Amino acid sequence: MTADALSLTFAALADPTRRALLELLAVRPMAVTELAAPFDISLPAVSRHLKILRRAGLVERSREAQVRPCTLNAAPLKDAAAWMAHYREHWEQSFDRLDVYLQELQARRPSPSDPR
Amino acid sequence: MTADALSLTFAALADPTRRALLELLAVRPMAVTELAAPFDISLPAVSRHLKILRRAGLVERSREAQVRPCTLNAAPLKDAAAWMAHYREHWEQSFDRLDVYLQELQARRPSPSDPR
DNA sequence: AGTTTATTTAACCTTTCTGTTAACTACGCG
DNA sequence: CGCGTAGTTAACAGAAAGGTTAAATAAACT
Repeated sequence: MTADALSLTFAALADPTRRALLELLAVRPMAVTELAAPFDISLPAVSRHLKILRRAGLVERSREAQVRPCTLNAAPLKDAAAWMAHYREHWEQSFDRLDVYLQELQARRPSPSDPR
Repeated sequence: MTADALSLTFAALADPTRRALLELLAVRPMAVTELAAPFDISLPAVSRHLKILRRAGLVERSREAQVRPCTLNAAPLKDAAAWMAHYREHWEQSFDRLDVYLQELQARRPSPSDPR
């Protein structure tokens, strides 16, 4: 609750049901009942997942008659993606990470009692 | 635990301490004690955060004398980034989402009892 | 006004998370 | 061998996650 936006975003994405809900909403806005249909869990459970997605700012709810259509707002994903992009160079070269590491070790070897 | 890789990755990222740990490891591999130093929490707490990062495959531990250096493995971030990239077009146009939505509503209006 | 439809809130349960301190393991060194 | 260093595991506690069913709310429709 006191969590930062990035934590809320990643936490929201850390559940397969919630990711699936976002995928549905990527197609078009949908009512809660409509969103819930493909899942085996109860409606209140879906309602709570949506609450977590709303807490992260990924879903917005409007009101139209008795239906509350949910809309995707992908904006928070932009920040999350930006955070991860920071590591792109790392995952692109992840195969030779170990080599690099071993080289560093050797480079540091000279000092025997190596003060930290 | 039975969770899929993507869920484990996002869950690992959903904590500021763990993200900070990854940022440290992006600089160079480090020992647990060294990693723990900047944080106010106890060493066992850091050890557990590292366990979660390892469970997600983001951190690997090797062994060197009594030290267990931790290494960043950014590979899982690649999959997570790929999942999010799916939404890039959405966040890039997130300002006019509402307009699009309202247009869709109007387009559907013709059918009055609109079978779902 | 009373019913139906859509959705949330309440109350409850179980599991997982996050942190703590204390005890244990593992290795290197004098 | 016994000690110090590095790190994990154990045991415990409180908060949050995720699910359930039952009750409440809100608007639309006779």
